[in-house]
Amino acid sequence: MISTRVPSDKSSSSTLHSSRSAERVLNLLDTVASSGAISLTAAAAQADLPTSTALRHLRLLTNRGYLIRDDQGLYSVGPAFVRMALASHQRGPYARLTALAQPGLERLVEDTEESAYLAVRDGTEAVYIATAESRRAIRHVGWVGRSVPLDGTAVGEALLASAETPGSRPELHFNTGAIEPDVTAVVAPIFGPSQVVGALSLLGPADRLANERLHRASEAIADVAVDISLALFSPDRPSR
Amino acid sequence: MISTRVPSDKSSSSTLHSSRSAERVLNLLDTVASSGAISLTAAAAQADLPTSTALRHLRLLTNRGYLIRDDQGLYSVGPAFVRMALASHQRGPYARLTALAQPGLERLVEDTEESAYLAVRDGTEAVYIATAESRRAIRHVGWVGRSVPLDGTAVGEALLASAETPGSRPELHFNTGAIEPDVTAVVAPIFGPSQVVGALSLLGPADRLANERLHRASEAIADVAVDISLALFSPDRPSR
DNA sequence: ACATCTAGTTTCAGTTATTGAAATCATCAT
DNA sequence: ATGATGATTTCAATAACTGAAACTAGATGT
Repeated sequence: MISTRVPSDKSSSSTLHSSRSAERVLNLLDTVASSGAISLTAAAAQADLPTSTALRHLRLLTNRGYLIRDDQGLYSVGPAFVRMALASHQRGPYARLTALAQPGLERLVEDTEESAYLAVRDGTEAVYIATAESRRAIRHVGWVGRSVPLDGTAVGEALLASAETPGSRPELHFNTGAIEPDVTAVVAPIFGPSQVVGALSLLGPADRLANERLHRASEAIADVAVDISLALFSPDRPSR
Repeated sequence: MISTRVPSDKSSSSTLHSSRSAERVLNLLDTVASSGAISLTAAAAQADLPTSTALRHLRLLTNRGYLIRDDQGLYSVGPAFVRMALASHQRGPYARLTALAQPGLERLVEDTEESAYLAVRDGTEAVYIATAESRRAIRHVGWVGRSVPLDGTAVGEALLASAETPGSRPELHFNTGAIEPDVTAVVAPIFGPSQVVGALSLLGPADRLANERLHRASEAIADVAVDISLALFSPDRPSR
């Protein structure tokens, strides 16, 4: 099950030694994966490493197939990383949460005609990991894989909320313009056994997500969040 | 563009130092990602590390959000890894190849009524990275993310083939029972600018993928491979 | 042709970071 | 209580790693 503790700081006494080399290679992997394609010098700068050190680590990543380097010298994700990435979408608690949430996301779109996202906590940020898109011509698109700060966002508030009894109605969080102007967010936390494990976020144009439609969307999103929360306790319970 | 060189061996003179620590943390990440959920002892055994060393690296991965550890002590992929994984599906040459190939995969299913896969080379293995599934009741399912040896498989042969002129008809590779009994594979290499960048694999029951249907499938898969190959050179060329 | 700049690559002396065997702790089963 | 197993901590020893500097390669400008 998903349990996100606040990451311990660098001086954690339970990790006496810093694993510096290991940390650096992960930084580089993350830098390349997040950037799409990047040069040695740029990757080294982003990871705050001397180029010779970065080159050594990038060499390892390339030799192992986690990255590839093209004729122009740019690094990108390689087949071994793609393989790992696929595995993470098929196995593990986030894959299960996503699979559980997907029908609910789609139901939200049916009920509200706005785009719905599943978000989880990643350190000091929220990251959107799944979506069902509205079918309207003007719709919210493209935030899967995107991270936003926990601070000052409705989705951040929801992810930082305390967990309630499974099945209980979640307290909703609202915001307009925190991330993009004129976008309204209606967010419901998803309760796990001991903490909030994710959040459902409904995103749409502020002029549409208001008044009666906002009220109806709030009802719908709370319902879906309760269903997912209950399904986390009884995987065989059918969705409502 | 995708360029998979044969990985250099451990004693590569251009990487004088082995980056042992970095390599080990990647091994552990891969082990956990591939297994779904795994204990410290099992992960250490699979990565061939003493438990104290493995624990230190797994601590780093957990602190950074790449892994999480549940109440039972099992490690699984964490939100930061999910975020990276999503990025790799949205950016980079493999994401582009997948996006280019997906309509073709679906067309293959329409034309042949069998399941179609896109495979790429990962070191000494082939990994299936995308699919379109047959809609028949008896169909091939579930190989996305799976790796098979290059040796002795039709998909391996195709991936090891020499690249021809883009637009030229690829030589097809056939096999039955190499990976699973009674499963026939028809595979076409996809040519990139200087080498094979992937392979289309049509998989179905051997008794169905035979004779006239096999012949028709062969025509279809070659057509799609040519289309993808050409599209890699002219991204704006419309699919046929 | 030559000079300059920038990205990339190699070298190796110095020492930091990393290691893992062993001790200890925690939990569970009998 | 005892024993087994997985997990965690400890710390002396040194292997592994580092990055500044030198070098290479390619592109650009004069």
